[in-house]
Amino acid sequence: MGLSRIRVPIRRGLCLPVKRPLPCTTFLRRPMSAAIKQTSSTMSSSFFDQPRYDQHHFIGSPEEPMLFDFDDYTSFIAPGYDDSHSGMDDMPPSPAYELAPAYSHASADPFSSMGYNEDVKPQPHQLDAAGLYWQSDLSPAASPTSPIPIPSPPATHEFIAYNDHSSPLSFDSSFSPTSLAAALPLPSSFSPSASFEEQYSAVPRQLMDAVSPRDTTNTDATPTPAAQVPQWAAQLWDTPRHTRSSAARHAHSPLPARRESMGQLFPSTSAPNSAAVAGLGHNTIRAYSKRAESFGASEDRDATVRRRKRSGAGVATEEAPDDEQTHDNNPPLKSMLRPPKLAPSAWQLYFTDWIQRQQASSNRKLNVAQAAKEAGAEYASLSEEEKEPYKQRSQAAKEIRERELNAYLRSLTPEDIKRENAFRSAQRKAGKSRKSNIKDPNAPKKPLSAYFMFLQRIRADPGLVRDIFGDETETTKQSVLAAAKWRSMTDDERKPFLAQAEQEKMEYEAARRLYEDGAGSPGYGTNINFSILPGSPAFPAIKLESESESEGFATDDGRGQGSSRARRSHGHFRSLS
DNA sequence: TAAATGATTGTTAAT
DNA sequence: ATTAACAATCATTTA
Repeated sequence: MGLSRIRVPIRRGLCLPVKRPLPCTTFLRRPMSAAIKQTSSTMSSSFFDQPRYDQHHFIGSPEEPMLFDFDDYTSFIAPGYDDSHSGMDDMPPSPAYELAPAYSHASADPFSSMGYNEDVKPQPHQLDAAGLYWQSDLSPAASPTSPIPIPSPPATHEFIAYNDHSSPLSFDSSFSPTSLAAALPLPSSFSPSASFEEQYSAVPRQLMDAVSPRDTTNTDATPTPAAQVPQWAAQLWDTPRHTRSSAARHAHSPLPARRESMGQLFPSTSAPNSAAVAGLGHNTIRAYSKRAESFGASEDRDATVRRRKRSGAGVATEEAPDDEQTHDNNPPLKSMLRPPKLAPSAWQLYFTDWIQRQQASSNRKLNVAQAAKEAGAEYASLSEEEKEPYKQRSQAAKEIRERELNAYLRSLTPEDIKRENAFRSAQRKAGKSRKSNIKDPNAPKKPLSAYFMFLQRIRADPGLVRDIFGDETETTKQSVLAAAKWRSMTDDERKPFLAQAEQEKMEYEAARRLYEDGAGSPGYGTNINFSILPGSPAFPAIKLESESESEGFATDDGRGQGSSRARRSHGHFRSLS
């Protein structure tokens, strides 16, 4: 039984022309596409200075065509495994990259759990959250040459269309990002305005809990066993935030412990909460996948390469291990963040579907590019109605992913964020990345400056928009106009804005101090009030319809609580919770 | 640098 | 190769 795989040539040196001086990551000669899973910021011009057998999805040297195995070949490789024995290099580098039409264990799962019947499903323990094989230890069965055998489905196996929403949640935990979406049919009553829980009542409650720590307090009084908060989640979130936070603050090196937590929270980089999504009561805490581990190792080596390069000559100057991040002057050499992956788009779902259909029904051999081209044309010709199921599932996955991401971000400690931002700043400085710093979602938001309040004021009032912006619709040009107006204003006219800005600045400072003192104590997630815009001789305050007197400031205790109130956005209110 | 805005544009993930 | 999501960009002032 052969592995079914695709050979994907990884092109190097590809760079699209850019008008603006954006950093073209490909200038750095880094292979693009799926070969790279980590942030572009870790790249360096020394990338090809030495063979890299460690890079995720990198099999063989950069000079060889890459094998992109649907089964994620690298997941078989234990750290340090000598790839030359894998048998993969027996394959001559051939331009005839092919999609093996035959079913094999490898072709079964990567295309989500939707396309094969229960009989051939890999066992949960053999799959990581992305539906990739891994084992907790390096048994012979985990060798690249002897993948875990999974019986092939009969040739007559009937393809189950994606829009077949039959009992998707009955699948096991073999979830890939794609199957995550596949597992989430939309109730017929789907409506964008419905609440998440209304829409996804079929989604196991534990998912909701898992991604929403504070919701644990609201869990049903009599949850079904399957709906109970996973133990790990309870452990994680029942602990008062400030405890973890301060622990992290005082820990010599908070990250390893932190990462362990995240390993539980998001067992794999690919499909966090997969067990929750699957609706299975996986109470056991699973360490994060081999994949993630080897990934981390590769990053370390990456960093080593960079460091050597930077330290000048080719002499291998021995230095302390990377993870020794004790010197605060040295920003982290790599990002420690493992946010949940993107949800599959409608197109991706379709493509996955399409590939599987091909495999099931014909012996045609296609490379990925051809397949994408063909499927792309078909997808384009689909009617809106035909696309709808895909779109809905993508949307469902997106919403879940968004919650995962929020939960993930909220779970980061200020130290984590500081560290990441130090890394990003360093990357920016080195011209390797333009990623802006991430902001602590738990921290109070910076208040608007007086001028920005003025901008808000204009935008909220159609009359002012007309007066000041005229017919200009481009925000950037509006900025210019507004700035001109601002400069032309008298102190008196500005005064209300300045006053309001001053006030909010004070509130912000208080909130910030509070946060920095003990982020996490009850009262976490402080919001400050932005909603009352000052009156001005030229710009009298406008009363906002949804703003009632009773909703006034509740910041009398100085804790900044109670002002989690409506805030203007796009001319209406967006509530912050 | 981030705070708001939203059209535009470049980049990346996913298969 | 294709698609769409994502992220940066722009303009502005203030801290």
